[in-house]
Formats: sequence, structure tokens, C-alpha cells
Amino acid sequence: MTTIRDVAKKAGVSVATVSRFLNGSGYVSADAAKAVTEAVEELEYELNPVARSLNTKRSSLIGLILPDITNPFFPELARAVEDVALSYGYTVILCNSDEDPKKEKNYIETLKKKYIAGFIVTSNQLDAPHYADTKLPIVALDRAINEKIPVVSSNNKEGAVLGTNALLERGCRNILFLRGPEALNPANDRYDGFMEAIGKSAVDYRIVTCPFHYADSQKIVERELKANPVIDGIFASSDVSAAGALKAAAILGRNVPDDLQIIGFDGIAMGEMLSPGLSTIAQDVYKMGAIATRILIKRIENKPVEETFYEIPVKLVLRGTTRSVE
Amino acid sequence: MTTIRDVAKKAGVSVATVSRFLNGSGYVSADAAKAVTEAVEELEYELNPVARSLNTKRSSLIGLILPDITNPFFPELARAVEDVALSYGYTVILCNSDEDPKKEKNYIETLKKKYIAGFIVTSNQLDAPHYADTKLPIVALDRAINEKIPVVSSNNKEGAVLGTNALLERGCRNILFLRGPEALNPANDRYDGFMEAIGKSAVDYRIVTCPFHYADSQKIVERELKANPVIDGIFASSDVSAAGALKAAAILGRNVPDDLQIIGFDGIAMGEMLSPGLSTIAQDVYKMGAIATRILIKRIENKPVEETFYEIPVKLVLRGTTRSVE
DNA sequence: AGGTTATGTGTAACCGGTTACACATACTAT
DNA sequence: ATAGTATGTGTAACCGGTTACACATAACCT
Repeated sequence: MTTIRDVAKKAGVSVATVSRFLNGSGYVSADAAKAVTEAVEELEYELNPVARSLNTKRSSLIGLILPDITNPFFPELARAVEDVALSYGYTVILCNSDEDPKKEKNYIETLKKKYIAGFIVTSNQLDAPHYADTKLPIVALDRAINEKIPVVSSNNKEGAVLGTNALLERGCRNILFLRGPEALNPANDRYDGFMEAIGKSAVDYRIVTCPFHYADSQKIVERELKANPVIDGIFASSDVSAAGALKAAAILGRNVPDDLQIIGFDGIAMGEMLSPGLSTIAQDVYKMGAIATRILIKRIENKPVEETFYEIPVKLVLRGTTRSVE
Repeated sequence: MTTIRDVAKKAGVSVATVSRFLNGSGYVSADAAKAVTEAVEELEYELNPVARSLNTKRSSLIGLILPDITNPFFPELARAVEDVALSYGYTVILCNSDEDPKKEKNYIETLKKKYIAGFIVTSNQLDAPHYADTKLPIVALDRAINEKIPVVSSNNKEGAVLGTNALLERGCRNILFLRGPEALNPANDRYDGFMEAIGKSAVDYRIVTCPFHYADSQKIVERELKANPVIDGIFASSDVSAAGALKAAAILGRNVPDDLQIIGFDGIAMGEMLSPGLSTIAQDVYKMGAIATRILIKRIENKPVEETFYEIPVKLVLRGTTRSVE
């Protein structure tokens, strides 16, 4: 393995000069620069990042902490983070936290020892003291940890307004809202949006809390539809719940969309594979991940970060579970 | 930060003794062990993995190379790898290769510099010279790279036999087989299994190559069903293709499963969310990932690895796209 | 002219571990 | 009694970079 000392010898300069040239720090004459460049070329020298880390106490590692990559929302996020990280020369470490504070903390401790450069965190747990006192750059997704930590989030409230209005415009007069878990920030924002939009109408509605879980949602919706056959529209706070609702409708022989219209929230790929295709409020998850990563890298590299709150617009995607507006 | 020198001083021994004790290498007296243990405790000493890496040229990083985490097959795999890695004290780096040899190579080079401990590779490209000459421990998923590299794979052929027979037993007399891309090992094994099972029957069949892509599959199946209305069974080499087939059937007004039965392959979570639920040959993806990781870690730690080929059994999961056997 | 400041470079300490080697003592075997 | 092996420990070099500091020269002031 060629070391910086080999390069220095070949170029006829000191290691300090080589290091300075390689890092663009301090003064290096044109002659020295040329000699070093040539030596690097000839020896095919590549800097050892571990040795560098040891004394700079920095690395090019980014930690991505998310509840569970298996949740259909996260792969696309991970992909975006990885793409952007790669393009800036960073490497992504995958951490499934299961929303367990102990696991999260453990990851943070472990990775700190490796001089990790920063974290992207998608945590749903509400108290996060171990983030607060971390000096490391962090960017949060979907939920605020504290004022100093930038947040990237979908415009959940607006999305919910959009979805609710879509159902109203399509003639729904009795809407079931599948509210997400109260512990989740985005679920609360979506709830607010629904309430705002529904409040402006004179339509009947019903709200049921429903986990972002397929089988549970199916059961809940089955029960609701049986108990309240007048329901002619369902707005689910997640696509997974919407899929459960769709299944429940199928089981009960309800005709979607003629008899019952459904809109989900998230925009996961599965939506289009359902029959009928799921209408949904699509989040631009890739964009969220990409932006979060860019902000993180700016923070890591001490570049100025303009804002601390980034809201990504959502989009109404109409497929088969809603009718066209007449 | 406490260093090994602080510990040595506190324990009244040399750094060499501390290091030996910590690594369980060389001789350490009971007295010294006790003193070091106490000093470590009191000082809350934690070893610096970067410093260690620098001279051992090893780390506790594992690289997971896969085509695209966004593909529904991979999140569960990644989850398994991460779980097992974590339990052994390793950390997982996520690498989306897009099946691009350049990207793969680049990752390997980059991570080698970080003294990565080993790789788990799910690569579909057939030539992989850059793996061959790598001294690093590697475990492959789903395809053999060379004889020295252990492979973990589903029992694809048997799965295909199972699926084909399931359709036959359920009365299908004209089966469409959606063959996966020829470049993929598992697709070929599934093809072999189908041919073997269908050959033993006297049933008509038709084979069409079809990418593991939803919209494309849908189009292909729509075309096929129109051209050959006699088709009463579809065996798809992937669940995504099966989902496309199911959609095509819905569009053409074919009744699944009374008129047309469908079986997929993979067992991705989406299958149960479809209506009707997708019958499929389920791979135990989690198990594949977990086993691959355990083997890799054995290799990394120079423990004996019994075999170099691990075949994980698949399972027939019957849901709504197939009838019950009368 | 003389003092500042900018430019350029090298030596050597340092980051925080591991380990080769030298040395000392205790135990075994002959 | 003596060689040979097992046990135990410390010193110092080393992994491959970065950087504080000292020093030298050139350019820019007033």
C-alpha cells in the first residue's frame, strides 16, 4: 500500500506539503503541487480514510436511523439518502430502530465511536433527549426534535385537505376518516387537515383511529362498514390502511368506486398494483430523503443552511378507487 | 476521551497488558486482569474502533450490495442482515448497485479502504471478476460467483415445481408461465422447475418472458389473455409480475380464481393486500438474509464454514387467486 | 530602510490503538 | 542441576494520516 510518505519521497517534498495539497489547506507552490500530483498519479496513491479519521475525528459515514426498512415507506427514502450520499462521497449506515429508544441510543453511541459524520433520523418517539445533547449534525424527517435540528416533512396538513376535498367533490356525503396513531406527528397533521376541510362542508363524518397496519385496518373498516352502511367515502391516513379498507370493501361486496370511494396517503408503489388502483395523496419520499441528505451534508461541511424547516409538497394521485368529477 | 493509556496508568500496568486483556490475546495474570477491569469500569473506557482498524486493517463494517432497496424483495433481506449483524456487533453499509458493475466496483474499492470486514452480495450480473480476486470474505445471495464463495439461495426449482403442481391439482389445463429475465439465475431455476412439473402432465402451456416489473407484466398478460382466452392458469416467476397479471385479469373481466387462477413467486408483503389475495411460492427472505450474514461473520472471524451452498426451502402460500382442491 | 503580512515548506508530535521483541520468572522434564 | 517451555509484562515501533510550530523568503507598506 502506498502511503503519503511514499508520495512525499517521490515528489521530493515533505508529507506535510502532500497533506496540505491533498486537503487544499495551507499554502502549496505550483511546483510542489505539480510534483505531488505526478507522484500520486504514478504511485496510484489513495488516501487512507481510517488514518485520516483517527486524527480528524471525522469520517464520511452517515447514519440513517429509521424504524424499519421493511415498512413500505422507507425503502425509497433510504434509496434517496444513499444516492445523494454517494454523490457527495459519503457512505450510508442502515439502522433499524424499531422505534426503540435503547436501540437508537445504542446506534448513536456505537457510530459516534466510529466518528460518524451525521445522522438522518426518522424517529417517531416523542422524547428524544439523546439527540438533543449530541453535537453531531442531524436532520430529522417528519418530526421536530428541537429547534436547532432541521426538519424535512411532507405538507401533511395540506395533503389531508386535498384528499378530503377530493372525496367531497366526488359526491361523498358520509366520510370515514382513518386517523393514524396519535403518537405520530404526521398523523396529527393529517387529522388537522381533514378536520379543517370537513369543517367547511356540511357532510357527515366519522373518525376512527387505526394503526398503519394492513390486517388491523381491514378488520376495523369491515366493522365500521357493517355498522355504518351509509359510509360512501374513506380517507385513510396511510396507503396500507387504505389497502385494508379496499380489502374490507371487497369482502363486504361494496363496489369501489361507484358505491364507496377510497383515498389513501403516502403514495407507496403498491397503490397502483391494487385493483382498482388506489387513489392517494402521494408524498415525494425520494425528494424528502434527497433534500434531507443535502441539508445534512451542508451541516457536516459547515456550509450555511438557509432554513430549518422544509416542507415538501404532496400530490393528489387519482386512480381507480375514486370516480371522476362529473 | 479516555484512552488505553489512561486505563494502563490507572491499573498500574502497561498499555500492552491492557490491550492483551481487552483482546484476550497473550498472557494476562489474574491480578492484572482485575486491575484493568476495574480501571475500565471506573474510567468508562471504550475502545476506539478507528484506531484499532488502523493497524489491524479490520473493521466491524459489513457491506450489503443489492440492486435496489426499492425493489420489494430487498427490504426484508436488508432487515435480516442488519438484525444479525447488529447482534454480532457489526454495522451494515447499504449499497444500491443498480446492477451496474462500475457502481459495484466503486463500492468495493471505497469500502476496502475503510477496511470493511466483508460483503453480502445480491448481484444479478453474470460476470463478476472484481469479486473473484477480492481477498475479503463474501457471501452471495441467489447466484454463484465462484466455487469459493458461499451461496445462499431459495430452492427455486422445487418452488416452481410446487407452484406448477398446485395449478395442475386445481384443474388448470392451459397454463401461462411468466418466465423471468434470462440473465437471472433464480429465474432460470424456476423455469427448470416449471418445465419439469409441466412435462409430467399432459397439459397445454405457453411460456412468455416477462420482466419483474408491474406495468410491463400487466401489458404482456393482457395481450396473452386476449390472444389465448383458453388460458386458465398463470404461474408468474415473481409476485410483481403476478400482480400485473391479476390487474390484467381484472381489466379483461376475467374471474379470479373461478375462471383463471394465478400463482406468484417471492412472497412479498404486498401479496396479501391484493384482492383477491395472491397465492404464491413464498421465499423465506428473512431467513436467507440471516443465514447469509451468519456465514459471512463466520468467515470474517475465521471460524469453519461447513458448506458453501445453502438452499432455503420455499413454501406454497394459498390465498384467493387459487381455488381449493376439490 | 524596516516592519508587516503573505507565501511556502519541513520536522516532529499526535490521533489511539496493536504487537514484535526483549526480558523475567515459574514450572517441567531429564 | 539444567535445559526447555509456559506464563507474564513492558518498551517502543508502527498503522497512515494531520497539523502545530518554527523557519525562510517574497511582496507590500509607510
